[in-house]
Amino acid sequence: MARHLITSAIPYINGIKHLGNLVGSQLPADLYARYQRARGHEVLYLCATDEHGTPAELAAAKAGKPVADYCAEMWEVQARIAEGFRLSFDHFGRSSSEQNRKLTQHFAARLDDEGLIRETSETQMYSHADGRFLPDRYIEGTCPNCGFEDARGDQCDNCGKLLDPVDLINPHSTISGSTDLEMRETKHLYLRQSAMKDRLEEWIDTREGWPVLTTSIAKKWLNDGDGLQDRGITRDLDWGVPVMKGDQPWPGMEGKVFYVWFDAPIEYIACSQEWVDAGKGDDWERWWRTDKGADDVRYTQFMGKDNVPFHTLSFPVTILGSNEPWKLVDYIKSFNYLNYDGGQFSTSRGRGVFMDQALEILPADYWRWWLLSHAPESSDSEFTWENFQSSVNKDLADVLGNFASRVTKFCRSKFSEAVPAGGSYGAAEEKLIADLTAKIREYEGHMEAIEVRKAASALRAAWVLGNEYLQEVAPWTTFKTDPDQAAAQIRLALNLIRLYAVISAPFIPDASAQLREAMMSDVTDWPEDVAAALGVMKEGDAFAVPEVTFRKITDAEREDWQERFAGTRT
RNA sequence: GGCGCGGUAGCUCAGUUGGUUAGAGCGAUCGACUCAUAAUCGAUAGGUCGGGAGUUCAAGUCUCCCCCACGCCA
Repeated sequence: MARHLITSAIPYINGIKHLGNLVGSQLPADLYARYQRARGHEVLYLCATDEHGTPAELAAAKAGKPVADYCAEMWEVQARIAEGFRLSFDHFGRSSSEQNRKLTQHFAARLDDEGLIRETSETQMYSHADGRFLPDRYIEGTCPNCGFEDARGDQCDNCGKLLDPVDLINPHSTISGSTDLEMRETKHLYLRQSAMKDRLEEWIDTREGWPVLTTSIAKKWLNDGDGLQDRGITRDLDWGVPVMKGDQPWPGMEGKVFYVWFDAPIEYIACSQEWVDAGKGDDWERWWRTDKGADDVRYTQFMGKDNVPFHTLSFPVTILGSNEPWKLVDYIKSFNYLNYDGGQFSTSRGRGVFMDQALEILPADYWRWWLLSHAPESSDSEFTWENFQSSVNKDLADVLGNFASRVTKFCRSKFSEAVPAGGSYGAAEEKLIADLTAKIREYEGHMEAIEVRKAASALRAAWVLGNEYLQEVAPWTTFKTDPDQAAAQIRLALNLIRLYAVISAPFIPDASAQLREAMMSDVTDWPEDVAAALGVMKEGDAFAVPEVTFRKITDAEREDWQERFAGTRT
């Protein structure tokens, strides 16, 4: 039995994510976790909310709530939606946890001891009215280059010129509107990533079978321009992990917090401690400490391409640089972007389907199937309502759902709601078993390799085999001359439904459970031996005709949704 | 402007280290079946593999140039 540690990129606390975010990390990670569990392996699948930083503070202020309250509420919201999509986290943690605070401070101390932290003094815009330093993009003023009045402190949106906040004419805070700003000196800590460049590069170079997307992004950051840059890991904010050196004060860093991108990945580890503290597990170190049993763990991370630099470079610097025996990631599965109907999903314009809205219009399985079978693995992919409608209707309703329906209804009408006895298996049945075995082995291969689209395609092909078989042996015809033979054929077909329920569960857990319950079977063992798996339901075993497993999406619905989620165009 | 990922049938995509008539699903057309969610099964049509040049006995697959889309950075 292998042990799989699986994490999906932790979503930012600010707001509800769209389907592109979902398919880029949590959903494929869930698929993989469910599959590995189904194969009998030990799995720890973790995810959490990423809660620190300015955007969270501003969102909380906008909602008129203390930031801690705001985060607690949004965590509830995200946790509920994740549940709605059947994301099977072993624990859904929070980067603002006590565990993460301590661990982040611990890593900072270790890195400092290893000489990987340097202190830098710099000047930054301070707003008296807001009582805080302002990140460049929260300062606006008139562009000195083109005269555009709403230029941001980092770049002018009109002429594209890169700016420094001090260059702006009449600068003001976008938070309060105040013009009472001044440049102040402030100190920050930098993580000396540059010192680890060679070590990182060697590590990346020796990874085998990683997605091209993952390695190419990592290599680009390693060698672009002047090479890997040091990264500031502190901020002048209130909301975050206070800068401490372990449990000791860090002179000169009073009132500062660690930058969100330093503490967020550490939450992967802290989350396992939360998991233990929540009473769900009893030993987190055997997953994370190679000196305490984590040597045989295979650790896989899932993320969208925008997160790749942090997972291939920054976090490994933290892990390797600590010089402690922490488990390093074994495989990084990255995804491209999912576009929406000819453009990008847009949170600000309300363009595209968001996770909560998706669940309001259709059950999770419909979305899971489409998203996973169209996962943006090799390049950006696109969601269109036409494609969604045809995939769902054809794959789920016609090929799988209707199969269960035609078999169970035929049996009920010609025999009874129990597995019929009589007849025997011949060449057609042997061929089906051979074909199905080959197809399931192919499916397993794709799942092991985390080739999501190919796995979906193999699974669908397995469903098709059932329809082909029925068409060939035609029990409705056989029944007229040889009812016993028809019984044998239907007995096999009923078993197929149960088998499909088991192998489809990673993709469509609810429908799989429904089908399996209709077959009145609680056997979920993976079909290592397909012939044996097709004999689980015995002669005389009762079953029920399932409710419509997947309904079809009508043209009217499609048009309605298309209109509804188009957003406000500019 | 630099870099990155792509550009393969109407649509969504596969195509291993270059090697016989370039594949799948959907859609289309025709046929079979009639148990079933007007479902299923089979067959057929459809591509000068973005464009051009080159290397090679042989290139979707390697090299160079160009065009297009997306993204990142400056």
